[in-house]
Amino acid sequence: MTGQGPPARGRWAGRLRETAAEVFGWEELRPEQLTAMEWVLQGRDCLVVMPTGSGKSAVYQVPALLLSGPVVVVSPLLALQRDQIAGLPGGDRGPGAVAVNSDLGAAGTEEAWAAVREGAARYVFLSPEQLAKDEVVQRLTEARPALFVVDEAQCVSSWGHDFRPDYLRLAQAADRLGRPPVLALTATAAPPVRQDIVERLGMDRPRQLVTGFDRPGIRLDVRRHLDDDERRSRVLEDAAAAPKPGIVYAATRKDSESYAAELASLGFAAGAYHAGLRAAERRRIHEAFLSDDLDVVVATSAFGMGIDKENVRFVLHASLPGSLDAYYQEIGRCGRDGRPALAVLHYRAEDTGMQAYFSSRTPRPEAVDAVVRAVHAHRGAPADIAELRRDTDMSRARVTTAVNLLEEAGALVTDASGAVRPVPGTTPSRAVRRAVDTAEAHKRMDRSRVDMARAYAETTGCRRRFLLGYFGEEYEAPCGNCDRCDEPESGDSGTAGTERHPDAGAYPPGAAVRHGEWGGGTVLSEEGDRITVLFDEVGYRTLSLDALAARDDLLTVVSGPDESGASP
DNA sequence: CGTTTGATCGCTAGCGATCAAACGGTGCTCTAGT
Repeated sequence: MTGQGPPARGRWAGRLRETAAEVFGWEELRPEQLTAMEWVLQGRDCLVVMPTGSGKSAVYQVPALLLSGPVVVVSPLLALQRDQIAGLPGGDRGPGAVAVNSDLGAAGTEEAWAAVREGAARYVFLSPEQLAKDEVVQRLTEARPALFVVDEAQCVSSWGHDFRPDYLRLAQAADRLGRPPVLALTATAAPPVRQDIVERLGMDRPRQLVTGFDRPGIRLDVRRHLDDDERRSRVLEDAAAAPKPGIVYAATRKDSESYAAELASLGFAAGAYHAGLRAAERRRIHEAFLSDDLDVVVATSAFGMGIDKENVRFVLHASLPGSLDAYYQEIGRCGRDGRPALAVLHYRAEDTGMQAYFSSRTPRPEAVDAVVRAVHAHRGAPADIAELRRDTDMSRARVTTAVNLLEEAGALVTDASGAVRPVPGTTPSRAVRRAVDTAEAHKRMDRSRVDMARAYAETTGCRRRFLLGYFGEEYEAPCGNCDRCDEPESGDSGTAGTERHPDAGAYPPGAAVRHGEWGGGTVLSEEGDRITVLFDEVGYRTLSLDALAARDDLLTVVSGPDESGASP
């Protein structure tokens, strides 16, 4: 799909296979694993999009043993870091690994760095927040890392803009480490997310390996409700009727508890899971689910990353998710054993309200103003985030968010020491305006993602075709495994999207287009009589081919799908 | 943006009606007080 051609088998293939067998006990490597590993050893930046359970981690684990320095692995959750280390072959012959994080005491930290310094630790696991610390960067630089891995790389795009701003400072961290090759790994990333990851990590002409997204065993259903009480009872009915075990995703902590309590009163082993629970309780639910002691976990979006469980039979959403990126990631947790599984989305039109509220809230202009003025007050001397924090008396996260926005808006640059200074010729007030515009653009993009989630819920065509189109995969509907495909001919045109509109093909997916009002964009998919376009400035929009035919100057094709943008 | 919560109102003097305000999700890390 990304035009790689037949995978070349270079001089590394033999050694990779040997290492995989001897150290990890893997007798075979899949062709795509081997291809990505070879790219890594060739020193190329790589983006690998592979489903969970397909051996994505092997792509760095095996090459690590053939490289000359330690491998830095950025991982979003401490629990995930522990799992990754536990999954490495142990014992004295196994490659060493350390996780550097706030769990370690002072002595533990020193011990970990000693292992890195002496070459005993081949893998160093870190959160992005650790890489924001000078001391950590210093110590890593001395160890001369040979590879910089970003695991769960979709977090760069989904969390970097607001929730965990240090994700947007990984490019600067990689620069300071001497720019080792960067390997970004993720299971779910639509094309614009991939592009965001590549840009945000400052990857250089990355090789991209994207395996297919389709999960034909997952049945896709959507149920719309007008009334909230009706929704609640239908969610419970569906959860009760579906084969177990399964996951119910709720929008709020409170809902996760109330649904869990109601399922429990119906006699099911059900537990609630959200970030407001104590760590011990979260661990208990997580472990009970993994060991099949729970029928249902009712959770907020806190539940799931790192859940590698084969026999989950259903994932039910009690309300509209914030994006199809999140939705596909969440439903991807069922049916991993390849047996039939069920993904049902229950929603009300009103659900978009809360998701819109969750869309990255723009920082207060006064906060951005305070940060940019503090930077200017250093009179050309670089200021680091800790100093700016003292200068402004704001939290680290807020300062970092403001710095990220100002940098994206072209008002600040980061130097080799990780500190920032103004771009010559910029003024604080103009910088604030541009940073605020940048934040508004992120918000528009996030809200258009909510619109896409709703468009999926309301599509009259094949659900699978819609979802895969969103992830950049053409699919010949009907799939025969979604509620739209089941629907008997409803009288409307284009049931399951099989009939062709006269203008079908005029705007092929991948084509660069320009809209009179919304500016430049890329065609993502064509479904029946409409197309979906991702505009650079305003986000996702769905346009009707009839409306476009009526005004043929409204949307023009600038270049075809293969003429631009493709990575070499 | 929609729903829930809390305060105040009014006459039914304990409870319903009304309106404004608050709330809603993801995690790491450091620090202060047991």
